[in-house]
Amino acid sequence: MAFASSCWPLNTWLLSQVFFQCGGAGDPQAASTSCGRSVSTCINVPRRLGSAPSVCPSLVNILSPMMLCCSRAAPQEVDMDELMAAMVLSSLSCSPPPQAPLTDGGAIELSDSSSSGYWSVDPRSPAPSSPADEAGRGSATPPDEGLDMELDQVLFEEPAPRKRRNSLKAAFRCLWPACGKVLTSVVGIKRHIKTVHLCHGGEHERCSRSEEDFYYSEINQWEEPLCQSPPSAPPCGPAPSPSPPSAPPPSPPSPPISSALSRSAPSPCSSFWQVQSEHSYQEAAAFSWCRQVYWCSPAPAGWQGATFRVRSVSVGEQWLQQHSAPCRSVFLYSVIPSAASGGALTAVCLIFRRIRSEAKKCRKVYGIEHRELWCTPCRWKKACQRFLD
DNA sequence: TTTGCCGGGCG
DNA sequence: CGCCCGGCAAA
Repeated sequence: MAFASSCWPLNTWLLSQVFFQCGGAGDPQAASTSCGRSVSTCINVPRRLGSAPSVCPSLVNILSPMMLCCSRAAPQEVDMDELMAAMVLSSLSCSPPPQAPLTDGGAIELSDSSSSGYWSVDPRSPAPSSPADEAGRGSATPPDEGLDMELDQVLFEEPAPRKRRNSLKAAFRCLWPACGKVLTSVVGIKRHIKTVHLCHGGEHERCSRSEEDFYYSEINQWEEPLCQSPPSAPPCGPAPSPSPPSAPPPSPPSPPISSALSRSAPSPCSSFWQVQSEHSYQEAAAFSWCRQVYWCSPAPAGWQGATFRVRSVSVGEQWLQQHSAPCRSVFLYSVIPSAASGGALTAVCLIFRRIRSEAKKCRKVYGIEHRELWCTPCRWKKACQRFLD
């Protein structure tokens, strides 16, 4: 299980790397111009990632030919279908969203020190610090001396190699909801997370050694925030916390979100599940299943544009049938960096259709002649809310 | 063929 | 929004 849970963020990260290195889904020119990045033929894999046994072998198998493809073909020739398939297959083959607490064993090995190795987004992330801030923060900064920064911006962090360039000044941001504390040392951020969020008053039995690794993210203090929180977006739900609500995530409009999050979110921000309910009567059921791991960007005009593709994936549907509860109509977004959009996010959106329920519904129970006895959604030919399976 | 319900239209 | 229904897919 630890293996599976560790694969989840890594797979997403790997795929995002493939997308990015291949020029994303958009204009390959932009990959080297607007973003200032060159399209390389290799994938920067964090050292630990590259050598960790937690990298899903099947994913590597899938990605390898794709990488080769990227290296010899024009970016636009990359078969996005394969990417999509790989995305799904990777999650199927080795990394369902972990149900077990992330404190289990090897999962922690992913990001012990300086670099998390996968994407992380915090809607309340602070803006890049000003030069004055930089100056005021020395290398001798005590671990717990954090920076309180404005919390309404989102910083999108690129998965950087563990070895940072010298010009970068690394900092570490707490991804705990409504926290956003920024510390300049790994030890400090870990201690902050552990003491403030995880081991609240010692009541938390799961105060494991490395769980805090999932709650912080390395940042470059000069970098620009690349995505913004959506206008009405619930706050980033990075908390893959098996913990009781000692530090309850703030302000998601509906409490079930946070509880669901704390149960099963695979990683702070590696990928996320976003339920979109068309009707209000669906939302409760939707959230009962959905784990909204993070929100990164408003569904912008680009959602519908050419920078990503929307398709249904039957294999993913099968996975959902095996792993999910009643409400199974979801959008799975995976956010990747898009060179074509100047480094802004690109999203892969996988749409799964709600599978058929086993339970008898109003129509069957009451019969079509007693339609007035049906629940409202049944009458409207929507998903039955009375006889949930 | 029946059933469940998504997607979309209408007021 | 509330309501309805065409149409699709699974049973």
